[in-house]
Amino acid sequence: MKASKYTISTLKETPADAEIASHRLLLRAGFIRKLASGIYNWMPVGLRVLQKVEAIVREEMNKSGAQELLMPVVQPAELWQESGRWQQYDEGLLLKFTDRSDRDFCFGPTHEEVITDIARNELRSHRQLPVNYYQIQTKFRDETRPRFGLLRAREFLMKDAYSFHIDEASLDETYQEMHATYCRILERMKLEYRPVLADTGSIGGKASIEFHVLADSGEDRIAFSSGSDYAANVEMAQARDPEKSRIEVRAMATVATPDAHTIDAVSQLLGVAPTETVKTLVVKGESTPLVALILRGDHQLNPLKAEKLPEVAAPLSMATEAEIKASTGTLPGSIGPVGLDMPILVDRDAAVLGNFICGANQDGFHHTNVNWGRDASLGNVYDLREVVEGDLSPDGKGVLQFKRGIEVGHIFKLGDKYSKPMNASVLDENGRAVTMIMGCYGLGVSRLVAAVIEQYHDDKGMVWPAAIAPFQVVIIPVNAHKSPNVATAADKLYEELAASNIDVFLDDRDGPRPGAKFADAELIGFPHRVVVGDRGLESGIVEYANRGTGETSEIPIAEAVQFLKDAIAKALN
RNA sequence: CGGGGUAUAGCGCAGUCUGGUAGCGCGCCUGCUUUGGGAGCAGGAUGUCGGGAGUUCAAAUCUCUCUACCCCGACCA
Repeated sequence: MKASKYTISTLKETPADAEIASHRLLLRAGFIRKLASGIYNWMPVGLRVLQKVEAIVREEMNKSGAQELLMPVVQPAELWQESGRWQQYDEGLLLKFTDRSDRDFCFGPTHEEVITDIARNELRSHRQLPVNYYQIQTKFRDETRPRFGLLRAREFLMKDAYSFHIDEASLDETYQEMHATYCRILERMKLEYRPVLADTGSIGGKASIEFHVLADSGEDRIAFSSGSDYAANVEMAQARDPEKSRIEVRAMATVATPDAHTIDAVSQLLGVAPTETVKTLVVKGESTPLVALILRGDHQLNPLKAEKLPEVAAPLSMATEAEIKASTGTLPGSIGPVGLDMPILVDRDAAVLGNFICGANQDGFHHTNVNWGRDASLGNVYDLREVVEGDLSPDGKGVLQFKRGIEVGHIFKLGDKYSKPMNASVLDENGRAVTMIMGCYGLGVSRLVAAVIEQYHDDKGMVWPAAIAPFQVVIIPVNAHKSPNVATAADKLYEELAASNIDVFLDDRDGPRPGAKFADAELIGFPHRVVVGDRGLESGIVEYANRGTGETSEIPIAEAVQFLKDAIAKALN
């Protein structure tokens, strides 16, 4: 490609609303342009990268045995009503509209409904299973707050795959295969990533693993063990089940704690560490009565964990002051498990405490030396709390540390969540209809482009890994006006590289001076740069520079093609 | 959806308080000079000052209203 016939629309100044590196650089380098909030145009250079990512994803998916198909962006409401998600997403990310006959439609935020419809129509026999269908398709999710450019866009490109199985064992196999496929894709893009245990969210289902690209700008926090491969989204992460220590049980007492309504205030007043206290949170589920959640004083409740308990129906909310007063006779800040008249759910770490301090269910008083069993019945013990850095890993190997990550992929075992309500079944070997079980596997293709930039950039611009660079080589002729040989030599090199099927870009623009071309080349992030100038040409050499390592060297022009072929091949490994 | 903010040339911004000829830098176009790290000089083009309504002799500026966009939070694959 020649710059004189190509739209290079780099910006010297950063658009005001770009906050993170990938967004800033994508705009500055002219890869994308915003059309509306969370909606972007892909400009020619940017599209090249997107398509390279797409190609890698497609290649690895095909290798895994998945079949590519393509489903529509626009989907009829009926399917969503069948699965129940038309109502569930009423105020959410589903963008709905009607056609000229007033029929309801939506833009697909995901395609479980459509693929299940395909499967129930096309798949008849267990002999056809397992199958794994995938597509690379535009999705639209009407995010409440799109931000960070491609990282959280409303319209984005996604690879989504859906597998159908006769039994759990078969699902396991494909699930593992997808796990391995995602690892290969991310490795080919040279990304530092981690598969982490995750919540299944609104897609629903059983097991799920998220693939996170590590980056400080990531919106998710992941916890991982310093001594094993345990890694989980912080919202899901567990610490090791604590062991009960043997202590000498002391006599319970009641102490006045006027005006001390927080753990900090109480522990300061009594001169103890927050770890020797417990806090009592009164919560209610959507349709369940009040329950008390007991945590160690220094721990925070993880509402996602609490919502999954049989005693609490999601969504969970804190009881109001009035409700607490009516039920316990006291106010938040003085509640405790001793003599409390409601179901008590105790976090594992609070359950192993002895001689602890808690509210006395009387305003301005706390109990000390409280012990489970003797003073308060223990109730059901669960893992209720948010993990913190330094917690023991659940496997006991190492401690938990946190990092930030960008979620680029997510694989789920869906079970029959969609196939059952939509009646997708096949005949088994006994001729009986059985509901198929499903897996689904998403990978954010456009988000990956941004994620790569988050990991591969410097103060001058993007630094593309070879596998997805928009072009491999940029040739910059310098002083072509002084010496016609420069243009000729640059052109010849360009033709030779192009003839060898190398993605080469010749910056033959008349206007910009060399400095501007160098700056553009670094901003766009071509892995290899060759400068052809009159000075070097006199002695038959050109200058090579590597964007990634910063190394430069002088090479005889006669050897340039071979040199570049070698350099590119080396970078692609 | 709650709170806050912004909207003036392609991009970054001033001008708004105190109403009176629409500006600056970068970019763009033409010409000359220049040419190894974002050139210099000269000339030039580009604006319904986000939309609508109102007040006024006069509105980018004051009032009302609508819209878009951004930030924090809630939510979210």
